[in-house]
Amino acid sequence: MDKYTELLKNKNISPSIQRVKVLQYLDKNRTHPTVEQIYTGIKGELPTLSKTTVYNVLQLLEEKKVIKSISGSDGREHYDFCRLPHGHFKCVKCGNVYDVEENFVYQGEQMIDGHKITDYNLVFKGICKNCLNKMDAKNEK
Amino acid sequence: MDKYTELLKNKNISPSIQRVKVLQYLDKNRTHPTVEQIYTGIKGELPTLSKTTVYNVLQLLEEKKVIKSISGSDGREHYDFCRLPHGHFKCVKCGNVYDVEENFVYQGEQMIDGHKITDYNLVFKGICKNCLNKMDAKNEK
DNA sequence: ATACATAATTGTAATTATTACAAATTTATC
DNA sequence: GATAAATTTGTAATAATTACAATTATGTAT
Repeated sequence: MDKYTELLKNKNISPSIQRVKVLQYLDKNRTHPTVEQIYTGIKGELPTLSKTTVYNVLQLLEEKKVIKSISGSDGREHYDFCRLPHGHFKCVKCGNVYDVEENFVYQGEQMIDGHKITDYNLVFKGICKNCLNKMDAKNEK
Repeated sequence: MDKYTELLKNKNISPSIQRVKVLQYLDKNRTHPTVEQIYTGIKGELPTLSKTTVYNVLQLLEEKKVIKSISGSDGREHYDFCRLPHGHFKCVKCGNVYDVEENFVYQGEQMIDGHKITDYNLVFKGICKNCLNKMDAKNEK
């Protein structure tokens, strides 16, 4: 049983050939492809494939958190294998830092101001759960 | 001369009434509005307004870095006043941290894992310009 | 002020991504 | 193997965006 079939089964998704192929394509092409690209990319191996199926599969895989949709500024949706957790949250009250599951995918340049980007991280600031609770407790006295 | 007229002039954009109104709308409505929302939002004050004009103005303002377009996962573009710089870059070689002008706008939840988000920051990692240069110099010897 | 050139706006039509939906096919279950 | 459920398919509808030509407004020189 191949890797993708297994992944789908683990997520309680019946591993149809279409689903497996879409998933495989997204794993092998980590370039944030569009629906069109995915469709033409696997149409050769699955000649009966319908574009509607690609839409259906992508929607399902996103619901089940197997993939992530990211919106380009080009009027098309792009898709990517899930990479998470990828965020941190720092509380401005107590200073604690928490890992958060923000499955955000950076879509911008690979170079910025001449620096070569190899990784990134979204850092949030605010008031953490615990401090919020304490503040509520105070207000209710 | 109002604030928006001034801002446009500073950017060398002739301050037509349509441009001023779009800009004003985006300043007063920091909710990442869509073209549709902007259009209906100012149509009352500018009855002759065309939707094409809204598209034109938004494209121009984005080119001139006055606003930022952000793509929701809902098939529509959203627009926002520019807020930058909002990123940092940390070099994995020398450890230096640089401010970078990444005018990314976070579009996700305002709460995450029960924590209240009030600010955010995109942090990049990689190899900085200086270290890249040094590495090149070495390779060319 | 008037005539002219340039820039901006407008409205319509075309394009493109996405969704809705019903029919056909496949898969699972008894 | 028969039946029901799930999945895929193709077509048609919807909605956002773009292309483009015509109109309107603005600026400049005489």
